[in-house]
Amino acid sequence: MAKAQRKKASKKDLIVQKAASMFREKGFPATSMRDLAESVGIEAASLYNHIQSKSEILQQIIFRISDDCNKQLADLDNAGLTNLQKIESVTRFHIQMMFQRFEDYHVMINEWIHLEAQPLADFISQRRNYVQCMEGIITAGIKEKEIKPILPYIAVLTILSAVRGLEFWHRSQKHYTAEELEENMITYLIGGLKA
Amino acid sequence: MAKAQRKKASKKDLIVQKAASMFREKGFPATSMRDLAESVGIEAASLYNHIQSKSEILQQIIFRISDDCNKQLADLDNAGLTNLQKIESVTRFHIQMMFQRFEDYHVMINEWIHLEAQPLADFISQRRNYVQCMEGIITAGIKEKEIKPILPYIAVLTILSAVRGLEFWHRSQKHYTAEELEENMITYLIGGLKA
DNA sequence: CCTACCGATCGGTAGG
DNA sequence: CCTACCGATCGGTAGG
Repeated sequence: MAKAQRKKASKKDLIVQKAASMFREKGFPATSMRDLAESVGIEAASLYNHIQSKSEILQQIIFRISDDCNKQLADLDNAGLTNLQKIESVTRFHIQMMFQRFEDYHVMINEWIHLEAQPLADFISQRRNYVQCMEGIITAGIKEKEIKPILPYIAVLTILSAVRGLEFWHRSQKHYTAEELEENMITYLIGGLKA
Repeated sequence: MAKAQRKKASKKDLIVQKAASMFREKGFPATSMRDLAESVGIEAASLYNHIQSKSEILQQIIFRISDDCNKQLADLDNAGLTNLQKIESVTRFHIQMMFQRFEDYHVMINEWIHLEAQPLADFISQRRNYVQCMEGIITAGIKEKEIKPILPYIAVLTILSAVRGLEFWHRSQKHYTAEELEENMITYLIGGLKA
């Protein structure tokens, strides 16, 4: 019984993982359940023994990584870091998510519009909170003269979207190592914030 | 006859404009020709008197703005600017495209994957050239000590994707003016490059 | 620019 | 997990 459940769970995991890969490659609406079934190696109808609907898969992909991002940000409260160090930590976290969980991160960032009404509203509100929390850190950093005066909103948008550029590295020739790219982006983004 | 042609051209323009708006909002695959026809005010079948196919519309939207970006970059050659000034000029251009031609710019950046094989290959190769050209300017700027040493590839990716962050400003509450955002982003991105 | 319609494909269900 | 199939919708065409 325990074994059967483990098997079932891992088949569902496989489906979600393949889905993330296909949603990233072709986008959510352009990926059919038949395509997905084929890449898993079963018939389309059989998918529904493991998942409830196409959009449930999208939700799972997006919220499991979005939750991790929120957790990392929340954990900074008690870490005893300066404001600038906190921003660096968040930035590194996003860069590493982009490298280590490329498919999931990409789907979250590019396919969230296709969430259904309620999860969509949840996601948007989570993200607004996330941005506001980062803005708060930057505002505090400016007040304490760790960070040079800049519109906090712009700093946050710039950092969070800059990371998306690394997607092209992932696609194309990999001339550079992940560490090299991370350090250079940190130098640029965090160096540009220092007071 | 001239008048009839003008009329016909402007109807096609209307279709393409409405399409850009809907592709931005819902994505290319999730936008149906029936949706588009309704927003134009005609039947779906009637669209085909003005356009050849759904994907032709996408091509038009993407390449007319992509061409303008390439033109701006090419025009910098004879402008007598320093390398850093050239990068600033490119960055400002993208920020302004984001504000002034929001729908088109957004579609280019987010929906290019849905181009058909040949136009897709053309777009990818254009973009690779664009990135390499910017890398060349930054490399030259580093050599001449205008720009601080940083991986040029990372600088280009960071600048080009940072601009995408402004999309959220466009969506949500508009607490700031376009000028304010542009100047702050330039301060951050170009200030962070100065040697 | 419309009515009428095509074949293909979609997400998903029934029943075993 | 499969076969068989549902109603809905897709991009696009014929013919006027």
